[in-house]
Amino acid sequence: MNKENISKSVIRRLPRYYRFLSELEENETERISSGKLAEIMRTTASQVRQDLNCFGGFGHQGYGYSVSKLKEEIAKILGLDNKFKAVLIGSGHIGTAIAAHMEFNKLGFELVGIFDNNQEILGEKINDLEIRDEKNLESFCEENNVEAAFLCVPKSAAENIVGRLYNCGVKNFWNFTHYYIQGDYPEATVENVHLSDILMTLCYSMNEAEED
Amino acid sequence: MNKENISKSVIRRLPRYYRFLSELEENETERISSGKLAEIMRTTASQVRQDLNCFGGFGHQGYGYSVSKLKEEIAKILGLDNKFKAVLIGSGHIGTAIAAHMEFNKLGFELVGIFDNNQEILGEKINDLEIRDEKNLESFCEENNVEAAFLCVPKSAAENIVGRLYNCGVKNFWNFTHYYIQGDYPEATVENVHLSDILMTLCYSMNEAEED
DNA sequence: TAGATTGTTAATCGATTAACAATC
DNA sequence: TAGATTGTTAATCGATTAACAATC
Repeated sequence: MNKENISKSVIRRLPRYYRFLSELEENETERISSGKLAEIMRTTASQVRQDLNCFGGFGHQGYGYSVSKLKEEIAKILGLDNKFKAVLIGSGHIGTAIAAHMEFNKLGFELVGIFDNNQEILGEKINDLEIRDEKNLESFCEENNVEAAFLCVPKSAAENIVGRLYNCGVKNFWNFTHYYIQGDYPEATVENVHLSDILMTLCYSMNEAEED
Repeated sequence: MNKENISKSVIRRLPRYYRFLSELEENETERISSGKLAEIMRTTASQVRQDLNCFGGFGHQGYGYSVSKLKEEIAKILGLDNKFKAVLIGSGHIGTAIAAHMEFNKLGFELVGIFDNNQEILGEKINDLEIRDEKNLESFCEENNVEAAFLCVPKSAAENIVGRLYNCGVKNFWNFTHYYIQGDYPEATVENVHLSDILMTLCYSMNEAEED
Protein backbone atom coordinates (compact mmCIF):
# COMPACT_ATOMS: atom_id res chain seq x y z
CA MET A 1 0.00 0.00 0.00
CA ASN A 2 2.27 2.73 -1.23
CA LYS A 3 0.08 5.73 -0.63
CA GLU A 4 2.84 8.19 -1.48
CA ASN A 5 1.71 8.73 -5.02
CA ILE A 6 -2.04 8.69 -4.74
CA SER A 7 -3.43 11.68 -6.50
CA LYS A 8 -5.55 14.33 -4.88
CA SER A 9 -8.30 13.60 -7.42
CA VAL A 10 -8.65 10.06 -6.13
CA ILE A 11 -8.71 11.20 -2.50
CA ARG A 12 -11.42 13.73 -3.19
CA ARG A 13 -13.62 11.00 -4.59
CA LEU A 14 -13.29 8.75 -1.56
CA PRO A 15 -15.88 10.54 0.58
CA ARG A 16 -18.32 10.22 -2.29
CA TYR A 17 -17.74 6.47 -2.53
CA TYR A 18 -18.15 6.33 1.21
CA ARG A 19 -21.48 8.11 1.13
CA PHE A 20 -22.96 6.00 -1.63
CA LEU A 21 -21.70 2.82 -0.03
CA SER A 22 -23.37 3.87 3.22
CA GLU A 23 -26.63 4.30 1.34
CA LEU A 24 -26.26 0.92 -0.31
CA GLU A 25 -25.59 -0.62 3.08
CA GLU A 26 -28.74 0.99 4.47
CA ASN A 27 -30.67 -0.54 1.59
CA GLU A 28 -29.13 -3.86 2.55
CA THR A 29 -27.28 -4.27 -0.71
CA GLU A 30 -24.56 -6.76 -0.01
CA ARG A 31 -22.44 -6.64 -3.11
CA ILE A 32 -21.88 -4.30 -6.02
CA SER A 33 -19.92 -4.39 -9.26
CA SER A 34 -17.67 -1.58 -10.43
CA GLY A 35 -20.15 -1.04 -13.26
CA LYS A 36 -23.12 -0.51 -10.95
CA LEU A 37 -21.12 1.66 -8.57
CA ALA A 38 -19.95 3.74 -11.54
CA GLU A 39 -23.56 4.24 -12.59
CA ILE A 40 -24.45 5.54 -9.15
CA MET A 41 -21.38 7.77 -9.04
CA ARG A 42 -21.90 8.98 -12.61
CA THR A 43 -18.48 7.83 -13.72
CA THR A 44 -16.97 4.81 -15.48
CA ALA A 45 -16.35 1.29 -14.23
CA SER A 46 -12.71 1.81 -15.17
CA GLN A 47 -12.35 4.74 -12.86
CA VAL A 48 -13.98 2.91 -9.98
CA ARG A 49 -11.60 -0.03 -10.37
CA GLN A 50 -8.57 2.22 -10.82
CA ASP A 51 -9.48 4.25 -7.77
CA LEU A 52 -10.08 1.30 -5.50
CA ASN A 53 -6.99 -0.48 -6.71
CA CYS A 54 -4.77 2.33 -5.51
CA PHE A 55 -5.30 0.91 -2.07
CA GLY A 56 -5.44 -2.81 -2.69
CA GLY A 57 -7.58 -5.50 -4.26
CA PHE A 58 -10.85 -5.14 -2.44
CA GLY A 59 -12.91 -6.92 -5.06
CA HIS A 60 -13.44 -10.51 -6.15
CA GLN A 61 -13.41 -11.51 -9.78
CA GLY A 62 -16.79 -12.60 -11.02
CA TYR A 63 -18.45 -11.24 -7.87
CA GLY A 64 -17.72 -7.57 -7.42
CA TYR A 65 -17.17 -5.77 -4.14
CA SER A 66 -18.68 -6.43 -0.74
CA VAL A 67 -20.48 -3.21 0.14
CA SER A 68 -19.82 -3.32 3.87
CA LYS A 69 -16.22 -4.44 3.49
CA LEU A 70 -15.48 -1.76 0.91
CA LYS A 71 -17.11 0.91 3.06
CA GLU A 72 -15.01 -0.27 5.98
CA GLU A 73 -11.82 -0.12 3.91
CA ILE A 74 -12.52 3.40 2.70
CA ALA A 75 -13.22 4.51 6.28
CA LYS A 76 -9.83 3.10 7.18
CA ILE A 77 -8.07 4.82 4.30
CA LEU A 78 -9.64 8.15 5.18
CA GLY A 79 -8.85 7.58 8.85
CA LEU A 80 -12.41 8.18 10.03
CA ASP A 81 -11.81 6.23 13.21
CA ASN A 82 -9.38 8.87 14.41
CA LYS A 83 -10.35 11.27 17.15
CA PHE A 84 -8.18 14.21 16.17
CA LYS A 85 -8.74 16.87 18.77
CA ALA A 86 -9.91 20.12 17.26
CA VAL A 87 -10.86 23.60 18.34
CA LEU A 88 -13.27 25.92 16.60
CA ILE A 89 -12.50 29.62 16.59
CA GLY A 90 -15.27 32.13 16.08
CA SER A 91 -18.78 31.35 17.23
CA GLY A 92 -20.63 33.61 14.83
CA HIS A 93 -23.22 32.24 12.45
CA ILE A 94 -20.91 29.97 10.52
CA GLY A 95 -19.01 28.80 13.59
CA THR A 96 -22.18 27.96 15.46
CA ALA A 97 -23.59 26.14 12.47
CA ILE A 98 -20.45 24.06 12.11
CA ALA A 99 -20.19 23.30 15.83
CA ALA A 100 -23.83 22.33 16.15
CA HIS A 101 -24.34 20.58 12.88
CA MET A 102 -21.35 18.41 12.03
CA GLU A 103 -21.02 14.85 13.29
CA PHE A 104 -17.34 15.13 14.07
CA ASN A 105 -17.13 11.71 15.64
CA LYS A 106 -18.01 10.15 12.29
CA LEU A 107 -15.46 12.28 10.48
CA GLY A 108 -12.29 11.51 12.42
CA PHE A 109 -12.43 14.46 14.78
CA GLU A 110 -13.44 15.41 18.28
CA LEU A 111 -14.37 19.01 18.91
CA VAL A 112 -12.90 19.83 22.32
CA GLY A 113 -13.10 23.63 22.49
CA ILE A 114 -14.90 26.64 21.07
CA PHE A 115 -13.32 30.08 21.27
CA ASP A 116 -14.46 33.61 20.69
CA ASN A 117 -13.30 37.09 21.61
CA ASN A 118 -16.76 38.47 22.31
CA GLN A 119 -16.81 38.75 26.11
CA GLU A 120 -20.60 38.82 26.17
CA ILE A 121 -21.08 35.28 24.96
CA LEU A 122 -18.29 33.58 26.89
CA GLY A 123 -19.66 30.71 28.92
CA GLU A 124 -22.62 30.13 26.63
CA LYS A 125 -22.86 26.62 25.33
CA ILE A 126 -23.12 25.06 21.89
CA ASN A 127 -23.85 21.35 22.05
CA ASP A 128 -22.55 21.13 25.64
CA LEU A 129 -19.30 22.92 24.83
CA GLU A 130 -18.89 26.27 26.48
CA ILE A 131 -17.53 29.21 24.52
CA ARG A 132 -14.10 30.07 25.86
CA ASP A 133 -12.08 33.25 25.84
CA GLU A 134 -9.79 33.49 22.86
CA LYS A 135 -6.97 34.72 25.05
CA ASN A 136 -6.69 31.24 26.57
CA LEU A 137 -6.29 29.62 23.18
CA GLU A 138 -2.62 28.67 23.45
CA SER A 139 -2.76 27.22 26.95
CA PHE A 140 -5.86 25.21 26.07
CA CYS A 141 -4.33 23.78 22.90
CA GLU A 142 -1.15 22.78 24.67
CA GLU A 143 -2.94 21.17 27.60
CA ASN A 144 -5.35 19.27 25.39
CA ASN A 145 -3.05 18.16 22.56
CA VAL A 146 -5.16 19.93 19.99
CA GLU A 147 -4.16 19.00 16.45
CA ALA A 148 -6.59 20.86 14.23
CA ALA A 149 -8.47 24.14 14.11
CA PHE A 150 -11.68 25.12 12.40
CA LEU A 151 -11.40 28.77 11.46
CA CYS A 152 -14.71 30.61 11.49
CA VAL A 153 -13.48 34.11 12.34
CA PRO A 154 -13.59 37.15 10.07
CA LYS A 155 -10.74 37.43 7.61
CA SER A 156 -9.20 40.31 9.54
CA ALA A 157 -8.80 38.15 12.63
CA ALA A 158 -7.52 35.07 10.85
CA GLU A 159 -3.89 36.04 10.35
CA ASN A 160 -3.31 36.58 14.04
CA ILE A 161 -5.19 33.43 15.08
CA VAL A 162 -3.40 31.19 12.59
CA GLY A 163 -0.02 32.52 13.70
CA ARG A 164 -0.79 31.80 17.33
CA LEU A 165 -2.10 28.33 16.58
CA TYR A 166 0.85 27.48 14.37
CA ASN A 167 3.26 28.57 17.08
CA CYS A 168 1.71 26.25 19.62
CA GLY A 169 1.78 23.29 17.26
CA VAL A 170 -1.66 23.36 15.65
CA LYS A 171 -0.88 23.03 11.96
CA ASN A 172 -4.00 21.54 10.42
CA PHE A 173 -6.77 23.89 9.40
CA TRP A 174 -10.28 23.78 8.15
CA ASN A 175 -10.51 27.29 6.86
CA PHE A 176 -13.80 29.09 6.26
CA THR A 177 -12.13 32.48 5.95
CA HIS A 178 -10.55 34.12 2.93
CA TYR A 179 -7.23 34.44 4.69
CA TYR A 180 -4.68 32.61 2.56
CA ILE A 181 -2.98 30.30 5.05
CA GLN A 182 -0.75 28.57 2.49
CA GLY A 183 0.66 31.94 1.50
CA ASP A 184 2.16 32.47 4.94
CA TYR A 185 2.52 28.85 6.06
CA PRO A 186 3.32 26.63 3.09
CA GLU A 187 3.83 23.68 5.42
CA ALA A 188 0.37 23.83 6.98
CA THR A 189 -2.25 21.26 6.02
CA VAL A 190 -5.29 23.17 4.90
CA GLU A 191 -8.73 22.50 3.52
CA ASN A 192 -10.38 25.72 2.44
CA VAL A 193 -14.12 26.25 2.21
CA HIS A 194 -14.55 29.38 0.19
CA LEU A 195 -18.32 29.54 0.05
CA SER A 196 -18.43 32.66 -2.06
CA ASP A 197 -16.14 31.07 -4.66
CA ILE A 198 -18.59 28.24 -5.06
CA LEU A 199 -21.56 30.56 -5.35
CA MET A 200 -19.70 32.53 -8.02
CA THR A 201 -19.28 29.43 -10.13
CA LEU A 202 -23.01 28.78 -9.84
CA CYS A 203 -23.52 32.36 -10.99
CA TYR A 204 -21.22 31.70 -13.94
CA SER A 205 -23.18 28.63 -15.00
CA MET A 206 -26.49 30.47 -14.78
CA ASN A 207 -25.06 33.40 -16.66
CA GLU A 208 -23.81 31.06 -19.36
CA ALA A 209 -27.12 29.27 -19.67
CA GLU A 210 -28.91 32.58 -20.12
CA GLU A 211 -26.73 33.62 -23.05
CA ASP A 212 -27.47 30.53 -25.09
CA MET B 1 -15.40 34.86 -27.01
CA ASN B 2 -16.33 31.26 -27.60
CA LYS B 3 -17.04 30.19 -24.06
CA GLU B 4 -18.48 26.87 -25.16
CA ASN B 5 -15.33 24.92 -24.54
CA ILE B 6 -13.92 26.52 -21.44
CA SER B 7 -13.06 23.85 -18.96
CA LYS B 8 -14.47 23.59 -15.47
CA SER B 9 -10.93 23.81 -14.07
CA VAL B 10 -10.47 27.27 -15.51
CA ILE B 11 -13.85 28.46 -14.22
CA ARG B 12 -13.09 27.24 -10.73
CA ARG B 13 -9.95 29.36 -10.67
CA LEU B 14 -11.72 32.55 -11.67
CA PRO B 15 -13.05 33.41 -8.20
CA ARG B 16 -9.53 32.99 -6.87
CA TYR B 17 -8.14 35.42 -9.44
CA TYR B 18 -10.95 37.75 -8.56
CA ARG B 19 -10.14 37.67 -4.85
CA PHE B 20 -6.44 38.26 -5.30
CA LEU B 21 -7.07 41.03 -7.79
CA SER B 22 -9.41 42.68 -5.29
CA GLU B 23 -6.64 42.58 -2.70
CA LEU B 24 -4.15 44.04 -5.15
CA GLU B 25 -6.61 46.79 -5.97
CA GLU B 26 -7.02 47.57 -2.27
CA ASN B 27 -3.25 47.85 -2.03
CA GLU B 28 -3.40 50.24 -4.95
CA THR B 29 -1.37 48.04 -7.23
CA GLU B 30 -2.16 49.23 -10.73
CA ARG B 31 -0.57 46.61 -12.91
CA ILE B 32 0.64 43.06 -12.57
CA SER B 33 2.48 40.58 -14.78
CA SER B 34 1.40 36.99 -15.28
CA GLY B 35 4.56 35.99 -13.43
CA LYS B 36 3.74 38.01 -10.31
CA LEU B 37 0.12 36.95 -10.35
CA ALA B 38 1.22 33.34 -10.67
CA GLU B 39 3.44 33.76 -7.64
CA ILE B 40 0.51 35.02 -5.60
CA MET B 41 -1.75 32.26 -6.87
CA ARG B 42 0.91 29.60 -6.39
CA THR B 43 0.80 28.53 -10.00
CA THR B 44 2.75 29.20 -13.21
CA ALA B 45 2.81 32.26 -15.44
CA SER B 46 1.83 29.97 -18.30
CA GLN B 47 -1.34 28.92 -16.56
CA VAL B 48 -2.29 32.49 -15.76
CA ARG B 49 -1.87 33.55 -19.38
CA GLN B 50 -3.67 30.48 -20.70
CA ASP B 51 -6.56 30.99 -18.31
CA LEU B 52 -7.01 34.66 -19.07
CA ASN B 53 -6.67 34.13 -22.79
CA CYS B 54 -9.67 31.85 -22.83
CA PHE B 55 -11.73 35.01 -22.60
CA GLY B 56 -9.71 37.50 -24.62
CA GLY B 57 -6.47 39.41 -24.63
CA PHE B 58 -6.69 41.41 -21.44
CA GLY B 59 -2.96 42.08 -21.19
CA HIS B 60 -0.48 44.36 -22.92
CA GLN B 61 2.86 43.08 -24.11
CA GLY B 62 5.73 44.49 -22.16
CA TYR B 63 3.38 45.86 -19.52
CA GLY B 64 1.27 43.11 -18.02
CA TYR B 65 -2.34 43.38 -16.91
CA SER B 66 -4.22 46.33 -15.47
CA VAL B 67 -5.41 45.12 -12.07
CA SER B 68 -8.70 46.99 -12.04
CA LYS B 69 -9.51 46.24 -15.67
CA LEU B 70 -8.75 42.55 -15.24
CA LYS B 71 -10.84 42.38 -12.08
CA GLU B 72 -13.66 44.02 -13.95
CA GLU B 73 -13.39 41.56 -16.82
CA ILE B 74 -13.47 38.57 -14.52
CA ALA B 75 -16.51 39.98 -12.73
CA LYS B 76 -18.17 40.23 -16.12
CA ILE B 77 -17.22 36.69 -17.11
CA LEU B 78 -18.55 35.31 -13.84
CA GLY B 79 -21.64 37.44 -14.18
CA LEU B 80 -21.35 39.01 -10.74
CA ASP B 81 -23.45 41.99 -11.77
CA ASN B 82 -26.48 39.75 -12.12
CA LYS B 83 -29.24 39.84 -9.55
CA PHE B 84 -30.49 36.29 -9.87
CA LYS B 85 -33.40 35.96 -7.52
CA ALA B 86 -32.91 33.18 -5.04
CA VAL B 87 -34.74 31.55 -2.16
CA LEU B 88 -33.18 29.82 0.79
CA ILE B 89 -34.92 26.77 2.18
CA GLY B 90 -34.29 25.67 5.76
CA SER B 91 -33.45 28.25 8.39
CA GLY B 92 -31.57 25.97 10.73
CA HIS B 93 -27.99 26.68 11.71
CA ILE B 94 -26.51 26.43 8.26
CA GLY B 95 -29.37 28.24 6.56
CA THR B 96 -29.25 31.10 9.02
CA ALA B 97 -25.49 31.36 8.68
CA ILE B 98 -25.74 31.50 4.90
CA ALA B 99 -28.60 33.99 4.88
CA ALA B 100 -26.93 36.29 7.38
CA HIS B 101 -23.36 36.00 6.30
CA MET B 102 -23.10 35.98 2.51
CA GLU B 103 -22.91 39.18 0.51
CA PHE B 104 -25.22 38.00 -2.22
CA ASN B 105 -25.27 41.31 -4.01
CA LYS B 106 -21.55 40.95 -4.72
CA LEU B 107 -22.00 37.40 -5.92
CA GLY B 108 -24.61 37.82 -8.62
CA PHE B 109 -27.64 36.99 -6.50
CA GLU B 110 -30.44 38.59 -4.57
CA LEU B 111 -31.95 36.62 -1.72
CA VAL B 112 -35.67 37.31 -1.90
CA GLY B 113 -37.18 34.68 0.37
CA ILE B 114 -36.43 32.34 3.27
CA PHE B 115 -38.59 29.30 3.90
CA ASP B 116 -38.98 26.81 6.68
CA ASN B 117 -41.57 24.30 7.78
CA ASN B 118 -41.20 24.98 11.49
CA GLN B 119 -44.38 26.87 12.33
CA GLU B 120 -42.85 28.31 15.49
CA ILE B 121 -40.28 30.46 13.74
CA LEU B 122 -42.42 31.70 10.85
CA GLY B 123 -42.38 35.48 10.71
CA GLU B 124 -39.02 35.80 12.44
CA LYS B 125 -36.50 37.77 10.49
CA ILE B 126 -32.98 37.14 9.26
CA ASN B 127 -31.40 40.27 7.83
CA ASP B 128 -34.80 41.90 7.27
CA LEU B 129 -36.20 38.87 5.45
CA GLU B 130 -39.02 37.13 7.24
CA ILE B 131 -39.13 33.37 7.41
CA ARG B 132 -42.02 32.12 5.30
CA ASP B 133 -44.09 28.99 5.38
CA GLU B 134 -42.72 26.28 3.15
CA LYS B 135 -46.19 25.47 1.88
CA ASN B 136 -46.20 28.79 0.00
CA LEU B 137 -42.96 27.98 -1.79
CA GLU B 138 -44.40 27.42 -5.28
CA SER B 139 -46.63 30.46 -5.37
CA PHE B 140 -43.83 32.66 -4.08
CA CYS B 141 -41.33 31.41 -6.65
CA GLU B 142 -43.74 31.88 -9.50
CA GLU B 143 -44.77 35.37 -8.43
CA ASN B 144 -41.20 36.50 -7.90
CA ASN B 145 -39.44 34.89 -10.85
CA VAL B 146 -37.11 32.98 -8.59
CA GLU B 147 -34.29 31.34 -10.50
CA ALA B 148 -32.13 29.69 -7.85
CA ALA B 149 -32.51 27.91 -4.53
CA PHE B 150 -30.10 27.48 -1.65
CA LEU B 151 -30.86 24.15 -0.03
CA CYS B 152 -30.21 24.08 3.69
CA VAL B 153 -32.76 21.49 4.75
CA PRO B 154 -32.03 18.02 6.14
CA LYS B 155 -31.34 15.37 3.53
CA SER B 156 -34.69 13.70 4.20
CA ALA B 157 -36.56 16.85 3.19
CA ALA B 158 -34.44 17.66 0.16
CA GLU B 159 -35.97 15.26 -2.36
CA ASN B 160 -39.45 16.68 -1.91
CA ILE B 161 -38.28 20.29 -1.95
CA VAL B 162 -36.16 19.89 -5.06
CA GLY B 163 -38.99 18.20 -6.91
CA ARG B 164 -41.37 21.02 -6.06
CA LEU B 165 -38.86 23.69 -7.03
CA TYR B 166 -37.99 21.97 -10.27
CA ASN B 167 -41.65 21.72 -11.21
CA CYS B 168 -42.18 25.43 -10.79
CA GLY B 169 -39.13 26.30 -12.86
CA VAL B 170 -36.38 26.71 -10.29
CA LYS B 171 -33.55 24.62 -11.71
CA ASN B 172 -30.38 26.08 -10.24
CA PHE B 173 -29.29 24.83 -6.84
CA TRP B 174 -26.70 25.60 -4.24
CA ASN B 175 -26.94 22.38 -2.34
CA PHE B 176 -25.74 21.98 1.24
CA THR B 177 -27.50 18.65 1.69
CA HIS B 178 -26.33 15.18 0.79
CA TYR B 179 -29.30 14.64 -1.45
CA TYR B 180 -27.94 13.83 -4.90
CA ILE B 181 -29.81 16.24 -7.14
CA GLN B 182 -28.01 15.26 -10.34
CA GLY B 183 -29.08 11.67 -9.80
CA ASP B 184 -32.74 12.59 -10.16
CA TYR B 185 -32.43 15.74 -12.27
CA PRO B 186 -29.48 15.43 -14.65
CA GLU B 187 -30.45 18.72 -16.29
CA ALA B 188 -30.32 20.79 -13.11
CA THR B 189 -27.43 23.19 -12.55
CA VAL B 190 -25.94 22.35 -9.19
CA GLU B 191 -23.09 23.41 -6.98
CA ASN B 192 -22.74 21.07 -4.06
CA VAL B 193 -21.17 21.99 -0.74
CA HIS B 194 -20.54 18.72 1.00
CA LEU B 195 -18.88 19.99 4.15
CA SER B 196 -18.30 16.55 5.61
CA ASP B 197 -16.55 15.41 2.42
CA ILE B 198 -14.07 18.24 2.80
CA LEU B 199 -13.49 17.50 6.47
CA MET B 200 -12.86 13.86 5.58
CA THR B 201 -10.11 14.84 3.18
CA LEU B 202 -8.51 16.92 5.94
CA CYS B 203 -8.72 13.82 8.11
CA TYR B 204 -7.03 11.81 5.37
CA SER B 205 -4.14 14.25 5.11
CA MET B 206 -3.62 14.29 8.87
CA ASN B 207 -3.83 10.53 9.02
CA GLU B 208 -1.26 10.30 6.22
CA ALA B 209 1.11 12.73 7.89
CA GLU B 210 0.95 10.72 11.10
CA GLU B 211 2.03 7.51 9.42
CA ASP B 212 5.22 8.95 8.00
C1' DT C 1 15.92 50.99 -29.72
C1' DA C 2 16.20 47.52 -25.80
C1' DG C 3 13.71 45.22 -22.23
C1' DA C 4 9.70 43.29 -20.70
C1' DT C 5 5.96 40.60 -21.11
C1' DT C 6 2.17 39.02 -23.65
C1' DG C 7 -0.51 35.62 -26.76
C1' DT C 8 -0.11 31.30 -28.69
C1' DT C 9 1.78 27.03 -30.36
C1' DA C 10 4.18 22.87 -29.09
C1' DA C 11 5.73 19.50 -25.52
C1' DT C 12 4.88 17.28 -21.33
C1' DC C 13 2.54 15.46 -17.80
C1' DG C 14 -1.25 13.35 -15.41
C1' DA C 15 -5.79 11.58 -15.22
C1' DT C 16 -9.40 9.08 -17.41
C1' DT C 17 -11.06 5.50 -20.31
C1' DA C 18 -10.64 1.21 -22.97
C1' DA C 19 -9.23 -3.40 -23.44
C1' DC C 20 -8.32 -7.88 -22.02
C1' DA C 21 -6.04 -11.66 -19.68
C1' DA C 22 -6.58 -13.62 -15.07
C1' DT C 23 -9.66 -15.87 -12.06
C1' DC C 24 -13.48 -16.53 -9.04
C1' DT D 1 -17.32 -25.46 -17.17
C1' DA D 2 -19.39 -20.82 -18.59
C1' DG D 3 -20.37 -16.24 -17.15
C1' DA D 4 -19.18 -12.43 -14.65
C1' DT D 5 -16.20 -9.23 -13.14
C1' DT D 6 -11.91 -7.99 -11.36
C1' DG D 7 -6.92 -6.15 -11.59
C1' DT D 8 -3.84 -4.16 -14.63
C1' DT D 9 -1.67 -2.65 -18.78
C1' DA D 10 -2.17 0.21 -22.83
C1' DA D 11 -4.44 4.06 -25.35
C1' DT D 12 -6.64 8.36 -25.18
C1' DC D 13 -7.80 12.56 -23.64
C1' DG D 14 -7.32 16.90 -21.30
C1' DA D 15 -4.84 20.04 -18.55
C1' DT D 16 -0.55 22.09 -17.34
C1' DT D 17 3.91 23.76 -18.47
C1' DA D 18 7.56 25.34 -21.62
C1' DA D 19 9.11 27.95 -25.40
C1' DC D 20 9.26 31.67 -28.39
C1' DA D 21 7.85 34.92 -31.89
C1' DA D 22 5.07 39.14 -31.73
C1' DT D 23 4.79 43.62 -29.92
C1' DC D 24 4.22 47.29 -26.66
